[in-house]
Amino acid sequence: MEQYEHTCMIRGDGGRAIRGILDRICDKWTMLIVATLDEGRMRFTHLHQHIPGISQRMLTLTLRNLERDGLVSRTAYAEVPPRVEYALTDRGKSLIPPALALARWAIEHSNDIQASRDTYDTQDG
Amino acid sequence: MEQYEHTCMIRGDGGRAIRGILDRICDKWTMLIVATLDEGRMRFTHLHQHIPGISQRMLTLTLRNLERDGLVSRTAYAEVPPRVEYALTDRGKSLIPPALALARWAIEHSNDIQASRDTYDTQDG
DNA sequence: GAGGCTACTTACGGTTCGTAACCATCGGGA
DNA sequence: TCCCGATGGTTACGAACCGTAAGTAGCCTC
Repeated sequence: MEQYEHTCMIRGDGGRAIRGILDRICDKWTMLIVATLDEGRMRFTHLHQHIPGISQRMLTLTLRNLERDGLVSRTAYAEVPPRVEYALTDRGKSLIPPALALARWAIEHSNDIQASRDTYDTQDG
Repeated sequence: MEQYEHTCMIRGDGGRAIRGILDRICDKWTMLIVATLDEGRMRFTHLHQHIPGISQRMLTLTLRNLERDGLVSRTAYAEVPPRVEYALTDRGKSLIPPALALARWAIEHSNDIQASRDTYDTQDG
């Protein structure tokens, strides 16, 4: 129970604060953007090309949220054509180890999970 | 780039497999359910009471997905009133360390992130 | 025989997401 | 002069997802 107090129910707000953070961190694209930016500062188009499946819209929205949370910095250069660079802040970099831990878990268990899904889906539906 | 290959772009499917796993793990409730079940096997109602804010509907749906992925086992007893117990499988337990790492990060940075959000929101909107 | 316990399921309205198209700016070429 | 392309978005719209609240099934108690 003690560990759990530190992960979910912390400090009597019913875990609302923590859930607010986890909801943002654990959405569809945040992890991938953070992991990609770990390589260094990057332009919008470069991010778009390197994160398979993301749309411009979701890239924009997720980057804005990351900027709002102080995890990513946005630098716009007054050039033509425009240039905007994104980079992890120190706080953003501190997210990398736990994010990678989770990603590694996903990779390690990806085959087994897929197999479980297939079994589950073919049983009856 | 090498680390990234192992987190996002792995094995030429454009990262689709990994994203499929991460999308499921990183949804709104999965982490909290897994963290809660770390305490031991639990009944539906107990889970419902201990995860602040979750609805019966989302608890049912998320548990079903966890079962499908082989992370949670479901045991129904033919009693009246009905009794259904959920527990982490070994695979589910293996998710605990990375999940806790992420939760700890969220807790450590929760205040700073909230402050950043407030600043961002009051700047102009 | 009305109501409660448990574990769901369903209906429905609102939010979020994905796709695709559009926009603004400026330089360069015809 | 006019159109094109590059870049970094924004907008429109239909589909998918989520939360709220109510309903369901079986048996027990009052």
